Amino acid sequence: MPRELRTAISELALADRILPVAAAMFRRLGYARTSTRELANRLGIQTGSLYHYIRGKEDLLFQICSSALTHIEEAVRKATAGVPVERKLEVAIKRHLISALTDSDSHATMLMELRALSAERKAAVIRQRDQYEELIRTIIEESQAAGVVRADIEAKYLTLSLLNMLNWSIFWFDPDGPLTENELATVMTTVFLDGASAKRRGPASRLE
Amino acid sequence: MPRELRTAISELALADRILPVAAAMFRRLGYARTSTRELANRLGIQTGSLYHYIRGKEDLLFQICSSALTHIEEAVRKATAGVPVERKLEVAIKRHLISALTDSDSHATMLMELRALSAERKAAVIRQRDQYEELIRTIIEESQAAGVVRADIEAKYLTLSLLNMLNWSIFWFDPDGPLTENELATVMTTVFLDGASAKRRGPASRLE
DNA sequence: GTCTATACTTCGATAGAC
DNA sequence: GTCTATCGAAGTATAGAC
Repeated sequence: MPRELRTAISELALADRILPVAAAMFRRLGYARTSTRELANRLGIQTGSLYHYIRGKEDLLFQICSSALTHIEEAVRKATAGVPVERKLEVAIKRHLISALTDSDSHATMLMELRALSAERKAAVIRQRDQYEELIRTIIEESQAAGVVRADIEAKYLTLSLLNMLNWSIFWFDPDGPLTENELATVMTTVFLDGASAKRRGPASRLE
Repeated sequence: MPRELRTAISELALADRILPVAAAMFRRLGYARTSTRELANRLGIQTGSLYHYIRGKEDLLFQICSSALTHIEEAVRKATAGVPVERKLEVAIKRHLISALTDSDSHATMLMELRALSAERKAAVIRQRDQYEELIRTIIEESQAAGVVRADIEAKYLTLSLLNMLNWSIFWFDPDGPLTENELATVMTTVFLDGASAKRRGPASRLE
């Protein structure tokens, strides 16, 4: 989470601080090792008071996972609506990365702590995740049909390879580092679409 | 872990079953939620007996993380030694994927549960991980110097993008699914080197 | 080398006063 | 809406018999 957002949390009402603070702790320590005592402590209240806002610790995890997926799906869907097929995938990649890196505590938690949910809630989050994957896969299939993306690899594996590359970057991207989110998005768009090979490069590089 | 290996574990001596069984549980439940009681149960012994073999639960996590990295580094180093620079990166990608997918419980644990280690042991594993990353980055830098890999993106980011793509596949690759480890390695080599774009494809596709 | 028994800690959640 | 106090469950690890 960027610094401006981080400090802003301390000015929110208690009820609105719970989820982001929990997400930051889940990301850092993991769900299982994050105690409600320590969470309450960071919120400046006692453990008992926390249960005025939530029914159980698992509620927090579920809401974090679910809203992370809701937000990224909505962001990518809106950003790509009406975009011509030649540029749709690029736009989706950039929007995905921006969304995941901006809301990185929630996304990291969703990616790493999903298994801590109860069976039913885990299934619900996995359905959401599959639905988002389908959005990306559909964009790739449209791109293949339009001749923009290679068709000799199944859309399923192109989608998974792409999401691998994008999602894992949450765990090493440094918002205060040398690359902005936009620049990383450009790098990954270039790698995914044009490849790392030096051969057969066209004249219009994405990097210039 | 492939089925042949899975069944073979039950025929090992107790001392040799502890780490693989622990790795499978850590992967499935996470380190924090894996109890020594249940681990002992799966090994067919009592909790107390486990402490004849280990000094503490954390020992298991450390050994799993450390040996996963030792093995993959050795495998990639050996496989790429003496290979001409034009093919070195391809060989490294394939060997990395085969190693990670074969030893997937350990690798998944290393990737997801590292933060559960004590500060000193975590630092030691991170050093090992950085060293392995450096091996891959060096191969990419050599490839750039030889004109095989594009030089307009820093080797650092090419390395991270590649490792993102390769590592995360542990979490969805199905050894009993339609693709073999080798086929997935071919797909990812192609995506990473040639890109997903349909434009400017050369005549010698890796997929034929 | 494996067992039983248990000491000690920490946790999630609740009860009930204010 | 926040507090204090505490219950009951579960965990890691150890002690000591066999």
